[in-house]
Amino acid sequence: MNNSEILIIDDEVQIRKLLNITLQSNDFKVIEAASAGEGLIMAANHPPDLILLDLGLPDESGHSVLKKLREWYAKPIIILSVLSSEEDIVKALDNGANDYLIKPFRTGELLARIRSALRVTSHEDKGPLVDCNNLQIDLSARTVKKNNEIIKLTATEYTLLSLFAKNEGKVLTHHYLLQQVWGPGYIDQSQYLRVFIAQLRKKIEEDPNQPKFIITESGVGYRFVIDK
Amino acid sequence: MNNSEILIIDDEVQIRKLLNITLQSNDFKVIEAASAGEGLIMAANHPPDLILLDLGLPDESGHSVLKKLREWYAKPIIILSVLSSEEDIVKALDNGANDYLIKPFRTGELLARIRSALRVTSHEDKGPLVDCNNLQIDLSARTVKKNNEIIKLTATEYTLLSLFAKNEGKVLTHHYLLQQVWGPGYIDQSQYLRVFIAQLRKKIEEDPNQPKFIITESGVGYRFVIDK
DNA sequence: ATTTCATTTGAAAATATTTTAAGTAAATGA
DNA sequence: TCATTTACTTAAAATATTTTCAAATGAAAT
Repeated sequence: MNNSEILIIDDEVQIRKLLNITLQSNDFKVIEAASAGEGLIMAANHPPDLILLDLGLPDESGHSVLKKLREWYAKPIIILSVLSSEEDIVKALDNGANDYLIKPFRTGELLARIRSALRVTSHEDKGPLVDCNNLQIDLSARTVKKNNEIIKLTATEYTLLSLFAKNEGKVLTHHYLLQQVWGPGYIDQSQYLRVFIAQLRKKIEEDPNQPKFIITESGVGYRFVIDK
Repeated sequence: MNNSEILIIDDEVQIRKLLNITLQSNDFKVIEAASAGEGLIMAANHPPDLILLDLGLPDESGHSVLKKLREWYAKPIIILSVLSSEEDIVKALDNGANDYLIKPFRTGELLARIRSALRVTSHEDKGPLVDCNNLQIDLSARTVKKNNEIIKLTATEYTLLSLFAKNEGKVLTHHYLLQQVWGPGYIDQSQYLRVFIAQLRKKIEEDPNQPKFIITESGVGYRFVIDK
């Protein structure tokens, strides 16, 4: 099973069709955007697990789209482009692209490069078994245990908690959390955050009224601590 | 500055020479191996930050070397090969290669792909900029500790203290502090400053009546000192 | 079509922070 | 030294933020 979601940003219908069929038949979920503007909005409202970006878009340069995405988007971006000059390749890679394929590309190779990119970035999550204190978060198994009982967390709750676990001790601002969990289109929806923090505390804290793990930093954000 | 160490595993002397010069002039440290056996040993004895691996080695198939490396080596491996078949590329990527360049390659592109691979795998933990004297201010985590206990500071208190920390030893005028913390509309509200300085002292000073960290410069402003 | 579960939205109650004000202490300059 | 200015402390009033609860919406699964 795969389930990773891939956003295609490309103005050519035929390419999108081809990619869509190829990817779907390999168990990826696919969403499509036909322009830079559309792509940026879709990425912001529903961040995918990987982005395939064409450099030759009608409304805005692909390099510029790449830069805008990289201001907040940390997952893989693979460039697909007819441009084959070394200059374009180097520029794209240095602007944060993870890979660069020249059109026309071989679909088998594209799939392998997608698998590789997803493997590498998820590999980073695999801090084996990260936290302890009658609370165990296993980022590689995607499980959370309290007193050795597995706790059921929804997708959003887990994303939020894993962000905290990866940044133990640091204050994470509302802005940052909303951007990473919901996407940059939601940076002023602090209410979402409050509701989900409350749910998380209900599930992982001994006494949700006296939280020991998720500490409120009023006016700023939240901080995750594990006292050792 | 760079300092990353790269291991080249390739049997062709000319390629190794070329790579060596290119990489060294880009501030990489380079080590070379001319065969699979040699490469595996060197990698094991002194694990580099990245490996450039040729698939066409005399003593052992590159694919096999790749598999052996991946049993324990987690950092980037980039394949350099004359083999351009999709089969080889897919196989290498699925065996754990991070990237695959077909020889002859463009050096600029190789360098960019090396930078990209290193960027992705290195999760840069910012060195926490700290001040010491049983008082620790971690600007990247946004936390302040006194005697190793985290002190709760409000947003305004923290902004003020971090301003002091960033300007240790300098006298900061009322005017400047008010402008930086509250904004230019508040430059004559020195009362705010007095209240918040008092609160800060209560929280961080051993004896708030004999402040050691935040020193009053009467008529001018305040100065933050840490005696080492 | 129905049920279930997660997410979103809204609004009152509880907390925390900032501002204001008033009394006291300390520093400065003639 | 005294008069004056500047600084400190404290606590209440005013604001702002966070928590909590619950209902509405939406999406997926049967």
